[in-house]
Amino acid sequence: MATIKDVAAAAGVSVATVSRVVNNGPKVSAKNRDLVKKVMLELGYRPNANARALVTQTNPTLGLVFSELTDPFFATLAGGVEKVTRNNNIQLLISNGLVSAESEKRAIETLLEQRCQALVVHSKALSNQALIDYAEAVPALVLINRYIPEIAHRCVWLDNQAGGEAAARHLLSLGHKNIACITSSYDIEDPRLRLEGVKSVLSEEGMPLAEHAIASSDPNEIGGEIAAQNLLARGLDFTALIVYNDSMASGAITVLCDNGYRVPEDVSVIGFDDVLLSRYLRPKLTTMRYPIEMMAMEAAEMSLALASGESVAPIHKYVPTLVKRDSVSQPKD
Amino acid sequence: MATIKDVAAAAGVSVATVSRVVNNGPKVSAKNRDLVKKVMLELGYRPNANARALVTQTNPTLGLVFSELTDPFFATLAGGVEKVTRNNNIQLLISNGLVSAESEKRAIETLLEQRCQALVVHSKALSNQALIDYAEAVPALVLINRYIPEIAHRCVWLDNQAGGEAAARHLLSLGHKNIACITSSYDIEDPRLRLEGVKSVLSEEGMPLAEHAIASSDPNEIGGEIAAQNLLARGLDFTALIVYNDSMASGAITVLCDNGYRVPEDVSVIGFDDVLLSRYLRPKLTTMRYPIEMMAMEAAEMSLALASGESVAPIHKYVPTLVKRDSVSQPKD
DNA sequence: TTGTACGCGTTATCAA
DNA sequence: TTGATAACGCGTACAA
Repeated sequence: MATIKDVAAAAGVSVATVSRVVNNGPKVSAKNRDLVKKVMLELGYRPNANARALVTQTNPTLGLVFSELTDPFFATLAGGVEKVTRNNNIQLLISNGLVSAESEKRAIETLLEQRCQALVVHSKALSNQALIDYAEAVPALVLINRYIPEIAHRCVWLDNQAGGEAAARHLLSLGHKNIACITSSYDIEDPRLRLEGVKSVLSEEGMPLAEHAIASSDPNEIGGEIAAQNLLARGLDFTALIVYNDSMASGAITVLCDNGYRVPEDVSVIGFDDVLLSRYLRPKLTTMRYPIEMMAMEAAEMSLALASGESVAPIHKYVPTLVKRDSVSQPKD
Repeated sequence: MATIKDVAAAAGVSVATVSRVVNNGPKVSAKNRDLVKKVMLELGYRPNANARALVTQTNPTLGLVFSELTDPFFATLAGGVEKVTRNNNIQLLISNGLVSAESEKRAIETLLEQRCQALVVHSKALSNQALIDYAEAVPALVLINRYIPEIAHRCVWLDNQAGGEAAARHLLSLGHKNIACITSSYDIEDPRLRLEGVKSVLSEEGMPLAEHAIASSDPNEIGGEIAAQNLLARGLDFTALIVYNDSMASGAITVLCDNGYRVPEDVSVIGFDDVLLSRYLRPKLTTMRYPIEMMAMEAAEMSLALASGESVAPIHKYVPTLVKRDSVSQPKD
């Protein structure tokens, strides 16, 4: 591949002149500018980003670490980040953290070796302390979908507990008195907090959530089916179901319908996340909206701001909002 | 950030020794190896990938150009590519082509500037000729989801026409005689070829598809709704519907149900692509499977092989297969 | 307005 | 087994 020297030689000028043309430098004659541009085209010259990054000591690249690419969130999150990088003429580099702490660590390390100027990390597996250490070592590192008090200003997160509370309040306001829950069996914070929110509201209202009204399984459609079957098998009598996420809600609805329950006439179902899926389900799913794209954009912008030495706001908390669709109604009686 | 020189100085050895330790070089005493490793850890040293790429003249990176990140395909395709890059210890760099030829071009150019050793391109907007030119200039460039005869060996593509044919044959074999079609209004090859496949089979069987039995709209759920409404408004009498993709099929099913038609009892519906969605719909969607993840993996592997000078097979064609679920049955009478 | 020359961090070659 | 040192491609003082 042609280098700047080749272009200079072919055009009969110095590399400095070519460099000035490439970077729209100020002082170069119109004649030489045209000549150099012509030669660049002929030779198919493309500046070497690596050499450039080396000499300028900065790489116009934002690295994104994502815990699992198969997550339906990923596309939406990546899309949000990409909007920001495109507007800023920044490259987007993506590393997959899979599920393990070890590979999340490797993903971050390789991005660091690239000398990305900005870094957005969606970590599920790494410990708080490990992330705190990274945040201290890397000024432009921003965490998304995770809250660590010690580095709160570097976190863009969702108030999961408030989401759980809002879901419970919505059902209570419609008159539901028998509420069951389906949660994720994964040992991470999100399901705990969402459930905690539900529990606290129900307790406040004098109808605490019984442990046997809670079923847990994997956070996907199959898991939702299994959990719903377990609830039904317990002979539970509920008019409303709060589910950890939309995928599980989809599975739960299938099982409910298969067992002769109509949604929402017999059982109201409320999901969480508002992924694309929720609009395709029948009935359309009422759910708590997780504004992931907006959050991703903020995270990317924050990271870029930090990279250029600006300071950022201390708090970047988002609150889930209720999206009313067709899977929730008043209880029959 | 600490450089190799810093490490060398702190350890009291030469940069060459440090370099050997970093790259697991053969000839370095155990004593020095341990010492250097210790110092690297203390200083938080990370090799600079840019400098390395510069001197080795190769960047262990695969670039992926995708036409639109919001496409439900993107996550699956990216996941496939990522599996391959991870197995090969290669970085994944992603650029968004949006929809325009201009920005697809820019996306490719920036990836080329990074000196990616491999390149997988999903282009919808660029002309055949532009892609042929790129393919000639860049030996490791592979096209996915597009077929250009002149560079067939660089293309990983789906036989859309065969898919249309298979869908039509399936319905015919069940006894359907009144078949309607919903297609995409986008001016690209895929919808044309899929429809062509359907038409050719129906013609062969002596029941050519009438133009007024075809409705077109945007290739998403709303477009599916609109197209289905138009078909119904024409007072058409059909027992089966072949739809361009699963999203449109979802919209079409909604409209059919809203108008009192049962799926599949009154109208059978067959989709295309087998995206995640199709398993969540009720009834579960019968569809033509587009093995995008497998194709993405092959494209990535091909690109890597080309990058290391290996030759690849001349043909990389995939054929859609029928996935029988619950949205298709025999006609009533 | 143009050109020369140095340095960015690393690998690799050659001597020691 | 080690260490000097010359590239790699580019940007940029500094000199002309």
